Order: sequence, then structure tokens, then C-alpha cells
Amino acid sequence: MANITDVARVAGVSISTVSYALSGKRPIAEATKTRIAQAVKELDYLPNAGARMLAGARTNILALTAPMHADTHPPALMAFVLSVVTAARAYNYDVLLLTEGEATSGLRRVASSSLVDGIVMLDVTTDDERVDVIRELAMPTALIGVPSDTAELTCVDLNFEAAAELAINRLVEQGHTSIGLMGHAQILYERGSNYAPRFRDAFNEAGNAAGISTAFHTTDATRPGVEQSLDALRAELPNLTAVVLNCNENIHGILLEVLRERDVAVPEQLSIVSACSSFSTDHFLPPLDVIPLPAQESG
Amino acid sequence: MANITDVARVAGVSISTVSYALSGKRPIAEATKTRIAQAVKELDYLPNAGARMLAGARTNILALTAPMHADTHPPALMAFVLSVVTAARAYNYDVLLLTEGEATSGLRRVASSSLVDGIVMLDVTTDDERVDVIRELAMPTALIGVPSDTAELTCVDLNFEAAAELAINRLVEQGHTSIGLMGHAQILYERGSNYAPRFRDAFNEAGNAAGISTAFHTTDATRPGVEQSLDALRAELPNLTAVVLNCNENIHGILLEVLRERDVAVPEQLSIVSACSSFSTDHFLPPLDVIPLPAQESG
DNA sequence: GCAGTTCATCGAAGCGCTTAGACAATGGAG
DNA sequence: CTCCATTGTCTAAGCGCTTCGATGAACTGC
Repeated sequence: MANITDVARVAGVSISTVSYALSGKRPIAEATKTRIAQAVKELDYLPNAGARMLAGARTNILALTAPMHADTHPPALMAFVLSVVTAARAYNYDVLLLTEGEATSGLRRVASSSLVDGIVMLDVTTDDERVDVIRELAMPTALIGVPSDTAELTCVDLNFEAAAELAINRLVEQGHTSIGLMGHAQILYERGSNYAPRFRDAFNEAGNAAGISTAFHTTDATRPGVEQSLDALRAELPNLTAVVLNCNENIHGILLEVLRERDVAVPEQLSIVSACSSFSTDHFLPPLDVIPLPAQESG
Repeated sequence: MANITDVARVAGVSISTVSYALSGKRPIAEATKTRIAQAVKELDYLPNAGARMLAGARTNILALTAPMHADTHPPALMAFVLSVVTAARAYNYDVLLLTEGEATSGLRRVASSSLVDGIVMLDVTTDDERVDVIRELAMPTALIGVPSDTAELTCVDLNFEAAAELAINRLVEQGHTSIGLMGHAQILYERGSNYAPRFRDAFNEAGNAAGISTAFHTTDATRPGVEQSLDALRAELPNLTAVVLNCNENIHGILLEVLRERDVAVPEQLSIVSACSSFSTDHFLPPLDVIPLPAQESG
């Protein structure tokens, strides 16, 4: 493994010149830059990460804390994780993965040992204990999700409020006056995962504002769960003509199947809008109207 | 952020004594150790990661290369990723996540810059280009999966051969003589993901060895795909009384539903054994017989 | 024609740690 | 009572890089 001294020797310059040529932090003659670039290529030189961290006081590593609960939808989490890694790489950052088991202690550890320059926090809940830690750590952090107290925090999230409003408004435009919302599993609303209740509340508000009837039900990602949720919506809204889905992927397929069996034509008798799709919905039959909530942009 | 000099000052010793006390690489008096431990706690000291890498020539970081293809089952990948991270932490290693987009270049980069001490490779295919890279890199690597040429490689994988044999043998013991295998999607066998064909081949061999009839079909994770696969198995084996599943999670639910609709009683008329479960199968009705293939142990 | 800039480069300090080597003190073995 | 091994600690030399300050050289403006 060649080091900067080798490069300097081959290029016939001092190591500081190499460093400045590579970082661009001081002007270096074009000819010199070329010689250095050749030496770098010839030696297959890459700066030593440890030395860089030590001298430069930046690590070019980000910590990603991605909790995986029993009710987490793995494909959605995966989509976020991958999009964060991809985005980080575009800025020449690597990503260190921290798991649920080590959520707060891991953050403390990587921050205090100066292993990372910043933190990306996934699936932030209303009262997330990790938020307390990053406050005391004073390390640059971006949250994907919105905790209850956002003071001094940088939070990024899909705009669930706008999505709910959009879903309602489009359906109202089409003449619907009774719209149901099939939500995630019960536990998500209890645990404080904020995206689920945010969508629900915005959905209800938008319904009120539009002067139509709405109803909401949590939905288990099982056949009986979906049937139960659908029946509950129908019971509450006898004239139900549209359902908005803000739930996990599996529920989509099950619902479509249930409706097919019950001979409910989509969209003639029941309109369906999916507003939760970090994943592709192309393969559903009939194809669903979708409000895309792309993970990449948050990432 | 306190450093080792601070600890040395507070404890009233030299920094090398602190270093030796913490690493245990030289004997240190019990009383001194205690004073140092107190200073560490008082100052909340954690060694600087960069300095450690530079001086110690080890980073305590592992690269995890986890490709995500269109046909990858995210929950399974996630299970492996998490189990690798958890296992690494048990040895005080952190895990850097490398994605598909940067598979070979990323490996070169983190290795050449001495960012990591080793590599864990997920979802290794028969002719995986990443394998060529690690050969030239000469960096400690563990593969989860088995490429065609395993010379000088450390490969770990679930024992699909034994699983297939076990499935066949148990079913034969119960008197079955026509056993079908519902496999993964076609593309997995084509791309060279080795676990799928390995199970298939071992399944056929074990069937031959037991002197019974077997048949195999790839299966799309859609309702029509599952029906088609099932029908194909039945066509090939008119006396089909047992089906082994070596496929992704979604297919399980769909198959059970199809059978319920067709009034095929499980297990009275058709026995089902699931041999692909990195995930929980508890929630299926009826509960399936399972040959568990736990991600944690590979991780 | 000379002070003041800007450009290109170099030398050297220092980031925080590990580790080899040195050395004093202690304790047996002979 | 000496000799040697062991124990406990310290000093100092790096690890490979970044960055500050210094030094010429070439250029500008008056």
C-alpha cells in the first residue's frame, strides 16, 4: 500500500505539495498536478483513512441508526437504508450501520470516539430516546421522521400531511363523499412512529375541511385483518366509495384479492388510492393510483 | 472530548501506562489500573478512532457488501445484514455498508485506504465479480454463499443440501412417494445465486436416492405464478402428496390461500414443508412444518 | 525601480495513539 | 550476596496525513 511519501518521491515534490494538489486547498502548477496525478495512478495510491481522520479531524463516515422493530416493514426500511448509503456516497461519505440493540450506546460510542462526522436517524418516533442522545452529543444529525420536540433539530420526512390532503382532494373532485382510510397495524400508532398518526390526522382534517365523511381503521397485514378493517370502514361509512391506503405493502395485494372475491369492481364500485409506496405498485391488478413517497429523496 | 493525555494526567501516570492498562498488553499494578479506570470514567474517555487506526494498524471496522437486486427478498437480506452487524458488535467491530452500486470499486476503496480490517460478502453468486476483487486484495474475507471456485476462500452458508435431504427423508418416512419442489423465481437460477440451485439439485438427488418421484418448478411471487407452479407440479406428478417450499416468504401465504380455496386440506391431502425460512412462519394457518435456516448463525 | 501581491512550493509541527526499548525495584534461586 | 527474571512504569519513535508559516520567483502598479 503506497503512501503519500511514495507519491511525493515519484512525483519529485514534497508531501505537502501532494496533499495540496489532491485537496485543492492551495494553488498548484498545472504541470505539477499532472505529475502527481500520474504518480497516484502508477502507485494506486489512496490516502490512509486513519491518518486522514487523525490529521484532518473528519472521518468521511456517517452513522446510520436504523431500528428494526417487529412491526417494521423490512422492504421500506431497506429502501431508506440503501437510499441513505447511495446519497452519502455521492458526497464521498461511507455509512456505518448501527442497529436497534445499540441505539443510544452506539451513537455515544461512535460520536465520542470521533468515528463519524454525523448521524442519520431512521424511523424517528415521537419520544425517541436517540434524540436525547444527539442533543447532548452536539453532533451534526439529520432525522428522517419528526419527533415531538424538534427544537434545534434537522428533520426530513415525506410530506404525509400533503399526501393525505392530496388523496382526499382528488377523491372529492371525483365526487366521493365517503372515504375510508386503511392504516398500518395498531402497534405503530401506539409506539409513536409518527408517520402513521400524521397521515391519519391530516386525512381526517382534510375530510372535515372538504365537508365529507371519513373513517379510519388500523389494519393487520393478514387476510382476516384486512377483511376486518374493510368491514369496519363499511360499517362506519355505509356509502363508502373510496379507500385510501396508508399501510404496508402486503396489505395491498390482500385487499385487491378480497375485493375480487367479493366481486367489488375497482375502481367502478370502489376507488383505491395508495399513499405509502416506497415500493413499486406496478404489479397490482388493477394498477392502483399511487401517491409516491420515495425513500430516495429523504435519503 | 478527552484524550489519552488527559487520562494520564488525571491518573498521574504516563500515556503509555494508560494505553497498556487499557489494552492489557503489559502488566500494570492493580492500584494503577484502578486509578486509570476512574480517570477514564470521570472524563468519559473513549480512544480516538482515527488515531487508533493509524497507530494500531487495525480499524475495528468490517465492510459488508450487500447487493440488492430486483429479485432480492428484502426481509431476508435485512435479516442477514442485521445478524452480521450484531455479530460484529459482539467482537467490538463496526460495520460499514457497501451497496450494489459500488460493489467492486467500494471494496477496493475501503481496502486500499485501510478503512476496514475485513470484508463480509452477502449473497455471493456462482461467478461473483466481487470474488475476483477480494482475491487480488488479500484482505480477510468471509463469504456468505458459495462461488464456483472456493480455493483459498472462507465460505459460510446455510446447509441447503442437508436441508433438502432432510425434507425429502422426513417426507419419505411418512410414506410420501411423489414430492414437488416450489422454487424461487426463474431469474435467481439464471443469475447464479447459488443457494437456489443447490437446494434444487440436492432435492432431486435425495429423491433419486430414496427411489421416489420428484419434480421442480420455479415460482413467481404472484398469485398466478403460484397457481402455475402448483399446477405444473401436479401435471408432472399426478400423485403429488407433498410440496417442499424453497422460495420467498410471500409465496407461502399465497399458496396456503390457493389451497384453501381449492379445498385441498393441509396436511391431510397435501403436506407442506417450508425450507427457506429466515423469517418467522408462525402466523401461517395451518402452521407449516419448517426447516429453519437462520440468518444469525451465518452472520 | 521598488514595495506590494500573487503563485508555487517546501519544511515542520502536530493530530492521539501504540509499542519497542530502557530502567528501577523487587524477589527468588544458587 | 550476587545474578537473573519478573513486574511496573516511563520515554520516545513512529503511524500517514493536514495545515500553518516561510521562502522565492514572477508579476503588478505607480
